[in-house]
Amino acid sequence: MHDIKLIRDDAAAFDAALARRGMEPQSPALLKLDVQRREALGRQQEAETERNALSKLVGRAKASGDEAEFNRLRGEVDRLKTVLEESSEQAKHFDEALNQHLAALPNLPEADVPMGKDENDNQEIRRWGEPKALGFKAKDHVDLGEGLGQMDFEAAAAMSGARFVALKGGLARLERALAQFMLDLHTGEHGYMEVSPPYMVRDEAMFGTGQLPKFADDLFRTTDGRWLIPTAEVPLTNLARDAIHDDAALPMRMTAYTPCFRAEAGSAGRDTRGMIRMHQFQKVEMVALVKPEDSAAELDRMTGCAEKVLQLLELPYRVMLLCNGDMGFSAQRTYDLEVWLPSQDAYREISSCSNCGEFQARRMNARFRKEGEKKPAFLHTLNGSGVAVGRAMLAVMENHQNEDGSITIPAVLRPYMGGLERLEA
RNA sequence: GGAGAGGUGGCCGAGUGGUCGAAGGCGCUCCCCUGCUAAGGGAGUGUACGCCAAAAGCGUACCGAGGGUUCGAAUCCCUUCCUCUCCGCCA
Repeated sequence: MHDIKLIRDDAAAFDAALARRGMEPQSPALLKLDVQRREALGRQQEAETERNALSKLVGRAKASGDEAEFNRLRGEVDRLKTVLEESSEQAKHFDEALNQHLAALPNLPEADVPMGKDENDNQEIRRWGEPKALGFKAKDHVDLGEGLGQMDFEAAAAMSGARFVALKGGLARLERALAQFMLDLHTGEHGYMEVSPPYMVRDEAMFGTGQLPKFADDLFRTTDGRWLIPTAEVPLTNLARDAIHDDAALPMRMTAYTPCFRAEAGSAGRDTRGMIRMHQFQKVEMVALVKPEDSAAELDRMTGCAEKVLQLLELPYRVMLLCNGDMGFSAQRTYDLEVWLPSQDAYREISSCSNCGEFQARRMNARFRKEGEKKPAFLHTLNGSGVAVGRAMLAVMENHQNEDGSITIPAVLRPYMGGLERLEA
């Protein structure tokens, strides 16, 4: 959510930044609404001032028992009513129109975010690890999982439809092991506090993080009007809503292991095979609330925390700086981690770490008070996958597969697997 | 799900139609006093928006949220959210 005052101050800069999102200039329409709103508000407040003054006189007349004066004043206030009603209705109308317009505008990309249309224009920042030469033709995780008898798409589809899977035995445990490992890493080494949040939230929460009002189609809705979270970013970030935080409490780092539910409305036909794109998947998420001056460094730190997961799992990956065209609605800067998938001979997204600046904080009114300063300021929010558990599992399967279809379990996961070193049929 | 009670400023807590942004207390800030500490005295202490180049200042709104009645609402009415108690149900 953008600050109309900043747009007022420098409309050209705002439009220029929006152009980097591929958008037409919005400031003319916004500023027009802003002027209309303020004019109406001025009229309303003037009328209210007058009404308040007169009402006091009415009260006095009544108290002193002056019936004639009482009735005369009453009539006068009565006449104000029309003006009041009209102007306040207009003020409300323009205010809502302005907010609606503002709420639909995405965050502005930082100045050095590369320009581009889609993921092909993202900029590679660095690589870690070498894709292993397997010496045989890599199987994909579906063949591996079904070969183990531990990954059942058919049974899941029968009860739930496409884009669901049932894991059994060793793979079910591997998923749990991955989650445990990631949580232990982030809470133990990276200073994140573990949170177990709600998986269903209200409209306001979805608005706060930016899923609403524009992206309802990507979400599942319950019959009583709540939404299933598409990521723990939503409940974790909303923990800060409607509050003024003590600046000593910042940075606040939180992590959660949750299911994520996505309607995948726009991705029909994409990634239909396997576990890459599911309606329901597990993810360990990181969220950080920081002071504005710390958010840039925090993004690097958070990205590093996600990288650490892949390094310890011995999974080759690369870090991409997303171009403007591939960035999410609320982000001002995003790094994606892409993990190597031998079966696809390609790197695929496994984590996405974003600095949202004060964009979300404004939407949910999450502020902090600086030591010694009177006025509360909006804090900055960041979120990142640390990492997607389902995709991590298939990356482990594919990268650590053996020719016989068994899977070598990375050393770091073995304590979580009862010491097991291999998954075998 | 049924029956009842509530939601007031950082906290506690008064206030059932007028001069209430809201008594009182606690906390906090500043000042005074006091040979340490403690006690005591005084002043101040919300947020948002608008007007203003800005500060000062002025205005408006805010007593969970939204709507209504009224010349005037923290106070009356409706809706809604949340909390608590009892009963029922339940992992």
